[in-house]
Amino acid sequence: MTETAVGSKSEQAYAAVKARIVEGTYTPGYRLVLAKIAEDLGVSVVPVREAIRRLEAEGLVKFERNVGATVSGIDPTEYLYTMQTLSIIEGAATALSAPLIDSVAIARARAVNAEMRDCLEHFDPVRFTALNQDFHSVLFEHCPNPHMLDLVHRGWNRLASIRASTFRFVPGRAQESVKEHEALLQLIESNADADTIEQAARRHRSATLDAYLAQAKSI
Amino acid sequence: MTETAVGSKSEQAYAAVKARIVEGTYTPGYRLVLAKIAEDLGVSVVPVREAIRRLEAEGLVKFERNVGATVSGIDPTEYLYTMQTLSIIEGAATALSAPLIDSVAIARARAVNAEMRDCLEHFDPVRFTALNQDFHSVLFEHCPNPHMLDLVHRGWNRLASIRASTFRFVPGRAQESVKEHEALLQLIESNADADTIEQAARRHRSATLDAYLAQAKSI
DNA sequence: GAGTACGAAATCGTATACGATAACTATGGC
DNA sequence: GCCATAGTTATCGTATACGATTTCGTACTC
Repeated sequence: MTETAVGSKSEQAYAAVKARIVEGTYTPGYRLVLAKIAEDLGVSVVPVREAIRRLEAEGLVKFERNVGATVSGIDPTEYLYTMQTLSIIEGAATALSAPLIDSVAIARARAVNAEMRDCLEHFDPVRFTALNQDFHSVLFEHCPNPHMLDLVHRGWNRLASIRASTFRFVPGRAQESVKEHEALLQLIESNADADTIEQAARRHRSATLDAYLAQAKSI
Repeated sequence: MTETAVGSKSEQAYAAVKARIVEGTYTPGYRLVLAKIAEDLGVSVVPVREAIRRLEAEGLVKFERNVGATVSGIDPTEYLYTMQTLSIIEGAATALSAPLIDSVAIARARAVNAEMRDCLEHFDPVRFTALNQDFHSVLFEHCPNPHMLDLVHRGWNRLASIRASTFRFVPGRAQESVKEHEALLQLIESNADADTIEQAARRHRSATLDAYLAQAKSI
């Protein structure tokens, strides 16, 4: 979405494989055979190889010498690491964005959050997840530090491949989440100081992580 | 240093080019011609190309289609972005590490800091910088989250290429820095809570950034 | 029947080759 | 003397080819 899909074949391969991972066509553990992907995309193996390496650098695939590439795993430990890191960076990005968020964006976020509430009533976890991403995007999209923003996006991409294959509602957590969203919006509207916003955003994510881990442990 | 130097030629090229950038042989803006590097290393262009792309993903080089690769720039804006992000991640990593740092490591860090003080007296900025990295490594090396640790290392690498070509003491800042190091160690020794340590570590970095920017503006 | 060793197939890793694109240079017109 | 344009060179981008490594299956031995 944010990437230039066309251009070099390498870019093309990168975008195509990434999309398949993020949307869940290639599930974790899936074996990425260079020659096969190359044939599918109608290109040779060299650009595919390059694309795979880029995805490796982003943590979406694991590449083993003389063995091949597989879509990165989803074990709870990995999820913990990613979420913990993301909570910290996203918290900071949100705090940096906050002063730059105008009332139009706030209204948009509030509308998204209302839709999320609907999803809870109609039990639509897939849409809920998509909206959740939209909501948070509004919060951090004005972050003036592009590096930080890039890291946030990478984190979301990693989580996307996880969610696409394992998502389910953690009991009660989604309801909490929607409430916390509203609280966050009010903090931003009232021009709360950066530390307060950062802590709130971070705790919001950490709570989701804790809920997931508690459930993962109980299975 | 932390990378497997040998193995595939791609790895080899990656390590070689990275080393040259970090140590300052290839200064920012330096034009990386694939064929030339390939010849220097005695390999073909394909693995070199792959290495360059990996370095691009880490932000050490910039790659323009049909134009070529150059070592990433060092303008104050870029420095700001990197340092700001690093201060946040490193602060968190240090806080997570703190409970795991034993007295031996503390003593080691204190010795390093003493040496840094010496460097100030004998005016040895190069060594000072190297020791500074050592000091901080002790603080965050026990971070239990490998993703976070990886991001910290990447940040340091980016800064290394900057420092190697532009380093000079910011008046008074280095002295401040050494004092803050000692304060950090005392916080860790006294088992201060995670938030306190995180804030202190972050402010320590931010102060360095501010000092640099103030100087950069005045030139 | 289980384990080991050998061989075949699959896949990766890299070199070479050639087409495509952009930067540079020189030449001609004004 | 300066600008525009065509031709040249340098460099990148990708396809193809082949050697290297691993993995899997099969046969042989104990």
